[in-house]
Amino acid sequence: MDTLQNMRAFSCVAEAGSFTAAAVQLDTTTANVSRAVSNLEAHLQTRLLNRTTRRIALTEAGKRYLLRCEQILAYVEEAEAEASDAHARPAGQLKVHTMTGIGQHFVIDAIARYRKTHPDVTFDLTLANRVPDLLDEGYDVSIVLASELPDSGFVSQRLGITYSIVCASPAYVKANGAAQKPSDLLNHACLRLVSPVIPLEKWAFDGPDGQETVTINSSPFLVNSADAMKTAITSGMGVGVLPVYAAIEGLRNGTLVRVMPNYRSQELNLYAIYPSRQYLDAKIKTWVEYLRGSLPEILAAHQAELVAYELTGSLAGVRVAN
Amino acid sequence: MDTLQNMRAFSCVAEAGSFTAAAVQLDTTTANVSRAVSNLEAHLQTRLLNRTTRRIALTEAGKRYLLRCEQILAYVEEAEAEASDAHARPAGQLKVHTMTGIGQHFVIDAIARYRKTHPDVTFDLTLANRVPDLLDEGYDVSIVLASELPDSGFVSQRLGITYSIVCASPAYVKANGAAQKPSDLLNHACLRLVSPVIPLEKWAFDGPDGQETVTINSSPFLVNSADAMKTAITSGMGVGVLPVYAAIEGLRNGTLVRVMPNYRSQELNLYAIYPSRQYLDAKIKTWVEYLRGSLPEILAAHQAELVAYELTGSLAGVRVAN
DNA sequence: ATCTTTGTTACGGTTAACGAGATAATCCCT
DNA sequence: AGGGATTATCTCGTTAACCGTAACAAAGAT
Repeated sequence: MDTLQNMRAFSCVAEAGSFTAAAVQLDTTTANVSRAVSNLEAHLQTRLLNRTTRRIALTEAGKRYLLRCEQILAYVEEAEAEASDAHARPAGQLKVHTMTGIGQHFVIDAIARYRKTHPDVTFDLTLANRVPDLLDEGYDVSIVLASELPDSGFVSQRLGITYSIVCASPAYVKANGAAQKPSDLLNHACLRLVSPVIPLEKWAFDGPDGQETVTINSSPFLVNSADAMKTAITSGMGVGVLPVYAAIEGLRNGTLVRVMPNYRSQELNLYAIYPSRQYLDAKIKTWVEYLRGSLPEILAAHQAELVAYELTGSLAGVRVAN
Repeated sequence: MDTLQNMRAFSCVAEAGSFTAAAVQLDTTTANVSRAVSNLEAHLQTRLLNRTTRRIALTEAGKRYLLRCEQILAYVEEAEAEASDAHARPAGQLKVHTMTGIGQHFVIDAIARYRKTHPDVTFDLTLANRVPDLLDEGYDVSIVLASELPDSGFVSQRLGITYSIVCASPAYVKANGAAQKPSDLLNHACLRLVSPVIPLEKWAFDGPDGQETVTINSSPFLVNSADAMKTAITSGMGVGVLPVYAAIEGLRNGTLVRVMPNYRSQELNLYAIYPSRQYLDAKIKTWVEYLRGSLPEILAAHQAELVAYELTGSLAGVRVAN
């Protein structure tokens, strides 16, 4: 028995003052309306309407119940409107997780731009270098860098491709020379980036002769942040692998130089991960759509700038959008 | 789709943290609970729960909707409790109509006694000498005096039998003599009681020779209240027909005398009329039951007192209960 | 790696919901 | 006062929805 439906019928009868009028209003038959009220009365074991075939009158219990019904129906409508709204209009808080480097360099800017078109969406951004449990930690969206698509049951959208390059400080290169190929790195002080998505000891490169791997056994320095790594490299501690986005600024202003320019790390994919595709919240949907629309371009611009740097020996004249 | 049932399921799942646990709690199958939540989500076009096979987590929309659901379910429960209560526990206002004479002499006392056992019932009593439209005027119960059961669609319960007798003042009898049979009345000043339940001009009597009718063509006095009629008779204006309950006090204290003691008016039935027998309000049910339990006895006592008066020539020694 | 637990989906049988027509009862109009 | 019209309810046959069983898929736990 659909109590809400019966309540609607009862309320409509009380308002219209007639079963037939209520039936017309509800686009159903009088039999139906009659049954609805009868069911309600049977369920409550209470007479709600005194009726002859010609007129109806609410009982005292009916009057009271009617008030409650109307309130309840209004609440239900309100709740449904609000819930449906979540699907239609982007609003509310968006809990986003992202890996620290990406977060610093792309996500915060992206949030700022996204909020210009969707000011009703607020953000709770968490930067952490791990792949989170979306359900346990309550994230709506996670932005992760990974070599391949994670096989969790969640929905993944690829936001673009990036890679890392080997860098050192000009002073380090001057003092220790520049490696020309991966195996040369064994003779250098290799600073290692600790990250869940790239192997710590095995460094894989794509070079002119295909993929080459070198195993780094020892390191004077380990750190889990790409920006900290950049600072470490800049200070001349050794050579290190840096994501393009973390290296580009240093290359621009000359505090970093790229070594082994023919080699780059294996490509990494940037993914947005979220729990479900069904009945997706508007804020999640629009946010992921925005990322898909803006991030690939920005990543590509960085890479284009890097290529231009390789060609011209300097970054002068090439400006990045954003 | 029973939205309330789905809400209960959803609420239960959210509370229990598992579909299976909710199914146990609701005494149904997991499949059912799963469908309930799915239906809700489909209806709202909004994801309420993010779920893997192992864990579930509310979405933001789900959290908000859950709060609403719990509130709504509480309201529904409250409304149902209140409405069902009307059937179980006598309380609230009882709107009663009664004919004036009966009301004065029996109903007010009955209300006072009834309320000793049901103090939560309040009364709205209307005295009027007409058969009301229960629906239009919103009466719960009407107490009417009629020669035969009214054929309206309402429920009638007989509360007892009464009749009227012909009375005059001792002074009037001394001056004008006492009528011995109905036809004698034509030579007397006949005071007439205007009432919807007894004919105005045709007075019907049950006497030793069966029913006799006399037509009263003119009258010095018409009034619509039995008590006013009693006062008129007492003051010696003429002879009149008085209901037993209105006459007894006068007979007791000697301000009235009965004429034609072998004749009485046609018996009149006292009825309680109320709109419905189905899912009757507790206050209506108990009230009518109380009337049925107490009124016949009181009416019979009056009549017994009257018979005793006829036999002994006085009312001394016979006391009426109440 | 296998087993257990858990949520979802598919299927089939039962149930109830629905609409049309019949019925009874009341009101309005003549 | 009586007949027509309106109105709520009842009945019945059809249909669609619901429910439980069971197979399936996925995620922890051992």
